[in-house]
Amino acid sequence: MLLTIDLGSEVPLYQQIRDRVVEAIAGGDLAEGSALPSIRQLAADLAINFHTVNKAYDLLRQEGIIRINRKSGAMVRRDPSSGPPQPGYADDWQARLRTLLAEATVQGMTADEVLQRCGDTLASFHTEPTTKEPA
Amino acid sequence: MLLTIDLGSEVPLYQQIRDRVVEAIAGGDLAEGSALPSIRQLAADLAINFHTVNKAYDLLRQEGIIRINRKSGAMVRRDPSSGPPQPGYADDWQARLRTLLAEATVQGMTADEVLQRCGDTLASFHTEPTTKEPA
DNA sequence: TATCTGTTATAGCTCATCTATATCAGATAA
DNA sequence: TTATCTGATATAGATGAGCTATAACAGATA
Repeated sequence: MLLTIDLGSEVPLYQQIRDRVVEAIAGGDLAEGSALPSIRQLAADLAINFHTVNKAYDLLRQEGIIRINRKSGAMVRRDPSSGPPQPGYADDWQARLRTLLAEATVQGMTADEVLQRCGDTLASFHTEPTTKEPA
Repeated sequence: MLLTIDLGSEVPLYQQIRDRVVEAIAGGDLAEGSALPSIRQLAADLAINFHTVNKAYDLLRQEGIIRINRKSGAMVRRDPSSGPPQPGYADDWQARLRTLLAEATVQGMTADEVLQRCGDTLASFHTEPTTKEPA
């Protein structure tokens, strides 16, 4: 299964799909230029309505992360960062980061510990696709 | 104004209040043990219904971040991390961190840049309350 | 012709969010 | 006592988000 969602989560299904795709791209499991499952196919695999998948794909398209072609389906954009940078995106992302880090701090996590987790997470993105280990 | 919200945001008002309080605590603007505005007072200041503020405070209470006393109102918990750690909280937080960092990575931010922002943000929490600069 | 793709429209259901009103108990101060 | 503050709770209604269901269309492909 390319993608797993949690029907019981408070996070909307289309948001979960979007998040999983973003993580798969960052982690190298979805290479740039590779094709995503068709809307109907993924909806069938996940046993949800295809409109929900369509909304997730449309969101990814708006974010400049994937391209959607009427005939060939959806594919990971080759260089998302080369697209038009959303105005105010960096500020928005920074604000969300601040909220998340503040939460960890209040819950008693030390700055070192938080930074360690950030580093570990980022390092996990540098791995090659799970097809083969780098020799 | 202790707290600012954005009526036009997609983020629910009660969530915004919760986030701003968490950030204020992490940043030292709300010291441990200090009192929060009363539900009705804050609602009046923000020009919203007091039920919305009540929901935000209740959420903060459930997270172990504040204490609410029927007579003395709400106050910042002295040591939130000493409370009962929510089962699975660390995993949940880690998952949200992973999503956020993956997003930045996909949008073209380098790992160094992301880590730099994390460090800067965490460092900003170490400042004293904005009353006075450290001599 | 048949089947796949994305796209669009409409409708309905459920639930979250927010507001509005009202009431209650308890503490505090004039 | 009277008035005013506090949080807590119940009910109701409006609005919109999220998800599903059904249908139809255009274009590509086999």
